[in-house]
Amino acid sequence: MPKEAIIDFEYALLGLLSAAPMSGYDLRKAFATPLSRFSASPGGLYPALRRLERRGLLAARVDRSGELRARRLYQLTEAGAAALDAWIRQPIDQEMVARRLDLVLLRFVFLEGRGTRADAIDFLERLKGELARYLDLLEAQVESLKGMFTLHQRLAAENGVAGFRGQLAWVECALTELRSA
Amino acid sequence: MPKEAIIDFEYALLGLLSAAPMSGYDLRKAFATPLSRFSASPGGLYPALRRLERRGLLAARVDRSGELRARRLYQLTEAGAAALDAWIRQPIDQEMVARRLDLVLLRFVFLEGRGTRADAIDFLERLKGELARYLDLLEAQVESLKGMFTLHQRLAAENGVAGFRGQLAWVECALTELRSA
DNA sequence: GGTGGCATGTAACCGGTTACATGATTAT
DNA sequence: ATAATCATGTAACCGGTTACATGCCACC
Repeated sequence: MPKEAIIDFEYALLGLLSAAPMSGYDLRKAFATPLSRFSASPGGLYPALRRLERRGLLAARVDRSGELRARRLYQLTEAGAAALDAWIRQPIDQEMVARRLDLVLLRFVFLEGRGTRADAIDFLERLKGELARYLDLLEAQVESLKGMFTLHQRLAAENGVAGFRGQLAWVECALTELRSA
Repeated sequence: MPKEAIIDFEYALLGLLSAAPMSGYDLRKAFATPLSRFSASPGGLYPALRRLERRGLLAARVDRSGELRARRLYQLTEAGAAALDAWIRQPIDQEMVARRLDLVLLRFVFLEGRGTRADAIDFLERLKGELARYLDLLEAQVESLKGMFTLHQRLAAENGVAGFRGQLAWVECALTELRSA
């Protein structure tokens, strides 16, 4: 059997911990923003940290520096860093763009600090290409179905297409900003 | 205990069946578009249809009109139609706008044929209001955190905000179209 | 001596998907 | 016959959330 696969949530943990060692509680706070796609509740968090530790992707040490209750501070191992890098740099395919754009964004965030400016530009360049291709496909699809749509259905379809167009616009904007910086 | 809750997927089935009676197979085809948020696989579909039938929200009859294998044709009962209407017309709160916009869109689609033009306009009006309020909140949030953001984090946050701005723009566009039609 | 924030953990559930299995009918 | 399509169904899994439970420490 191949080694156990790493799930999205676990990659999010690896990514957050790549910036700085943190405790489970710190991670919970990190998830407690309205934009986070994961829950800040401990239900999935602590078991995931244990799993990652067991698999050698995280290392834990007990921190008693503060006067508070001792807490387990997690940090990436080399294997964890390698797994994170591989995840970040995996190709961006149509399925990603169509259904997992939020995760692509997350990978972009984590790429900062784990790659050069050129890497980031390249990442967005590839995202832009795949996004444009998918948008073409989507628009063709909508166009071909146009005759069968009711008014609301057409509006909803346009909503979907507009969303991806917005994403494409964002990528272009982000690219110029990255290039000028 | 209160009567069993209806889940999103089941509402989607009710909505699709509100347009015309269909078989499970027909519904699968309806889900087989790239924009659909639900899988076209039968795993969740057929059990859901049975559940809805058992609860009296759907009624099934066997159709042998074609020479093909007999199929179960489902249609809404009065209770099913009432449940669908209640779902469509439920208030649009912040949680809906922030995390469930796709379902709000679905409700908008199903509202066609189950409400007047004025109902649809009112629906979008309320969506627009809630969307604008959430957008304000989000922008304030991002503004207050701006100092702590790295470049990529800021870009990702702007991506999120831009997405909701795009939604707001779509609502306004759809409203003018609805009003002029 | 209670309240509230820090910190970790588990059991149960939930909505949904994958993969598999079956059988009928039509076309080749 | 055999492949493709129509049609229905189930078992197992999956990622994730909810709800609950516990204990430490500081502050008032």
